[in-house]
Amino acid sequence: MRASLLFIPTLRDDPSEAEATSHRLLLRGGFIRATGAGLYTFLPLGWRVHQRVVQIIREEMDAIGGQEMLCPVLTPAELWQRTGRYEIPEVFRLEDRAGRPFVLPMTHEETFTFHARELRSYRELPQVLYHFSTKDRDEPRPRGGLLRVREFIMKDSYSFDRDEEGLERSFRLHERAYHRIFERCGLEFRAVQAESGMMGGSESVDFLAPAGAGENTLVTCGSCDYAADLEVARGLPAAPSLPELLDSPAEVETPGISTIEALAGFLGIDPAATAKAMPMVVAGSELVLLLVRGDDRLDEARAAAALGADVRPATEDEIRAGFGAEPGSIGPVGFTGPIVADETLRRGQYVAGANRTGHHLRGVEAGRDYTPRFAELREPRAGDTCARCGGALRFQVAIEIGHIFKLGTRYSRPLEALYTDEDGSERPLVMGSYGIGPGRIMAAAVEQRHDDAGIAWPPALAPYDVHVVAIGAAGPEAVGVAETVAGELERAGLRVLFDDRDRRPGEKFADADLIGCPLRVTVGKKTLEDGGMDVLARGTRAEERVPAIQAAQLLRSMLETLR
RNA sequence: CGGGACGUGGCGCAGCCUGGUAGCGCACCUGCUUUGGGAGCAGGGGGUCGCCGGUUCGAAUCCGGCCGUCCCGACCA
Repeated sequence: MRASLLFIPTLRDDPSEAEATSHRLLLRGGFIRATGAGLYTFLPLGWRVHQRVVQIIREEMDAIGGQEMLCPVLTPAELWQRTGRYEIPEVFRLEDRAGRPFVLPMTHEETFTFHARELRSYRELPQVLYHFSTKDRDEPRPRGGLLRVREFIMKDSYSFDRDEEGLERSFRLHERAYHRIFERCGLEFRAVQAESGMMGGSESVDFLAPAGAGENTLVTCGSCDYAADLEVARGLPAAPSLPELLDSPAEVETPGISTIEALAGFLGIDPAATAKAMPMVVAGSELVLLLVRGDDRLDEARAAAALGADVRPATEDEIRAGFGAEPGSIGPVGFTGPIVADETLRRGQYVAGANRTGHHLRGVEAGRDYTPRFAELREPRAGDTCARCGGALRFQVAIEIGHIFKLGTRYSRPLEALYTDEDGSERPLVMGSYGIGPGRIMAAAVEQRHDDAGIAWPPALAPYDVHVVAIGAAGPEAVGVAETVAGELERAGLRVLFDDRDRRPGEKFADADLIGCPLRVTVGKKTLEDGGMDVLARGTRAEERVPAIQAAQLLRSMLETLR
């Protein structure tokens, strides 16, 4: 395709709104443009990449027996009211002119389950149905370009089985298909156990791609194959250096000291030898004391899980009323409400607030001086070791590029998607749901494959295989030769972007670097002399002079080796 | 939703504090010269200064409200 005829609006400067690398480069390369917060148009180049991702996904879905179809975006609210998802804050709701409520879905469980009601017999199972369709989410905060958006295209598939065993098979089929998809896309990624979030269901596997920007944290072990999302990761904290044991807590005066850092500094001890008191309010009224080690951070999600209810930090007034001391001096000893302590505090003695303003207690021991319930409350962090093998844990920012769920009968029951089993009994379909965002795959690819000059697309995703640059100054002959070369490559089945624009070489090279096609072919004065062309591999920046004869074959084999 | 920042030609920004009728670089158009890594010269076009209201003889500039965008957090397949 001739660049002179294409809409490829590259930018010389970084747009000020873009922070994340993928956001910056996709904007600059003319792949995407924003129309509003979290709303992106895919320009021709970006759409080509998106389509390539889509095609890879399609092939792998079809390979496991998936059947592509298409559901509407506009969805009667009734379906969502039946499953209870109508109340989720992120759901976009709207009405038609008659006031009938509709939903713009974030996923299509309800709609697919609605159709699955036509599956009446165990003989028709299992089934895997999928589509590529627009999802909308009223995100509280879109961010990072394609990383978190309010509208995007997702491949979501749904499996329908007789029972848990069938679901397990469908689930593993998807898991393997997802591995193949991400491998084909040239991404570095890990599959990890994860939270199920608003989807509900029992088991879920998250696919995380380490990147320079992202909203998840991938925790991996340097010694074994342990990998998890930070939200559910387990880490063993380094042991603190604890002071001598005391027979009973001893009060020390700590005037004006209200932070762990100050306390540790004042007493000359390891912050890890203190217990941090986090007063929280559960279910709107009950005051609960959560305790973590002084150097740890409370993970509110884990706290909520441990308490079985949402929590919020107590206000200063609530703290004074409940503990009889100022925040900063409170602790477990003498507190009459429920106490939940992190597992790290099970053994040993720690310094804790005395519930008397300006005082702390040394040698506070769980079980002896107060009676807590123990739970995992701390957030794993750098320095932790692997709970499985003791190896060092690594923490990487990552993008969630796919997520698969075992839903069970979460949707089939309320929507009455029932089938008749062999014994004549009616049972709800056992379901799984499986999502992939092609836009996030694009973002992850750019995050993982770029340099200062621009994108270096994995060959499987590049908008074109070869970017042919004609050096116009070399005269009409060079442009003619370049055109011939481009034509031959195209006839040989390669995707070719032919830069025939009347621009200076520097601009053309800069654009080629930005756009990031795997191979660049330059035809100019130098190459005219020996009838060859210069071929540059975008990823490695290695350039070589190649004879024009059989160029197509040569480039093709180069592409193969690049993958 | 809490905290912070920003909104001035297509892009990046200055001007605002200390009111006086809008400027720079890049991009764009025309011509000439140039051309293997974002050229030079000459000429030219393009801006309701986010919106509404207020103060003032006069507002991009001061005041109030609103809207939008980005970043951190909360939240989140």
